[in-house]
Amino acid sequence: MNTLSYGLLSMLSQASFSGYDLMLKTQPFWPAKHSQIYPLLASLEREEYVRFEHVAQSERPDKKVYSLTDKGKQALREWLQQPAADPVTRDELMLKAYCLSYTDPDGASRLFAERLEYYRRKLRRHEATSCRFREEGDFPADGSAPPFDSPRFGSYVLLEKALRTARLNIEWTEWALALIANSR
Amino acid sequence: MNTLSYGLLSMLSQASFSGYDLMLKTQPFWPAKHSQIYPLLASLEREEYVRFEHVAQSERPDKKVYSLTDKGKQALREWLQQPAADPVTRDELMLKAYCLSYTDPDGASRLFAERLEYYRRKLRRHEATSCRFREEGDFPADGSAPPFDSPRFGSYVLLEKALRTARLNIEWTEWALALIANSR
DNA sequence: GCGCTCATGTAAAAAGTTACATGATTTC
DNA sequence: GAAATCATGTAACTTTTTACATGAGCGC
Repeated sequence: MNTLSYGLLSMLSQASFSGYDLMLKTQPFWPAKHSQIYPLLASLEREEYVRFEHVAQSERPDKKVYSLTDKGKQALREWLQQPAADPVTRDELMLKAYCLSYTDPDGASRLFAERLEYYRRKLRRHEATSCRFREEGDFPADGSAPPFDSPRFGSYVLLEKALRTARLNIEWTEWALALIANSR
Repeated sequence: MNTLSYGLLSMLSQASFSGYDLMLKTQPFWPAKHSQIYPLLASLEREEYVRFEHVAQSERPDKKVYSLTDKGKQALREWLQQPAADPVTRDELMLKAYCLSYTDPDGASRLFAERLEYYRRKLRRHEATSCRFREEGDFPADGSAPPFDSPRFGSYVLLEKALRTARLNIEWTEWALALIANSR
């Protein structure tokens, strides 16, 4: 049982999902490719943390929809008692920043401008998710937080973090681009 | 040549460092253990991207101090022309948030309070680094940015990001703790 | 005395990515 | 006609972590 395995169980605590759904859902905080998730789900099923149902679809390939077993729910409760490991970030742009003086202001601007677009795309996606949650009744329509004991409380808190982080990253990148432009 | 290898070259563009120094320096944006860095440095040396000098120390073990070769500098310039890969963050606490309703407000508070301490320690460390840079003349004493063509420009921009991010994370965690406390 | 920092390395295991494999439907 | 999305899986490879290995000096 590694962190990603627990992460899959954690997402299944909200609703049932296919492996493909889980692959999409893990991206923001624990990115994983489908080739890592499918074997993990198979082993979680063998160990009886999850079970699945075959769901036949017309116009789409059939899928396996996974849900938590009682053993899976118990494993989640025990995992929550343990302190969370420190977060890890790996960012190539930050490594490039250490040798930024090896390029010129134009080259540096290009790097940061690409990153700015990435952060803006992220913000737009998070804002769309936020709207969708409110429209679908997962979050209260007035913008307030769902109650703590609702299964959506965690999503609300996470989405708020994602929104704040995306906005900060946009501001920081714009600030850095202005500094670079001033030197031209 | 993988990303970490370029990252090591990038850090060596600022000054000469031992493998141990580089291991410490990579932590904020590309964490790596010494067991990953030492073999990488050996192969960078074999391929003539870096060279090293044995430095004997009294009261400390001897060390190998690495510096860039011309080939290493050229590799950095070419790497800077390529766009930077998207950043990756993996955070166990965010995975735990998805099943937060499997614990009680006390359990949730404990998780977030531990994380708050982590973010506060980070902020204190970044603030200390900022002071140190100003005292040692790497950054202007008045708090302004070093010029773009100075080798410290990148460090200044990175440190600013680290400071802003740490402050945002502290605010978000305090906000989440208040939400949890309200439900008690 | 015990654990921490500095300092370097190797070996084995785990985690994660890329490539191989298939196939229908939809959108440009 | 080409590319993207949905959908699942395996094999090979790379990257990263953990464990093994050594050793001096420092602070509590």
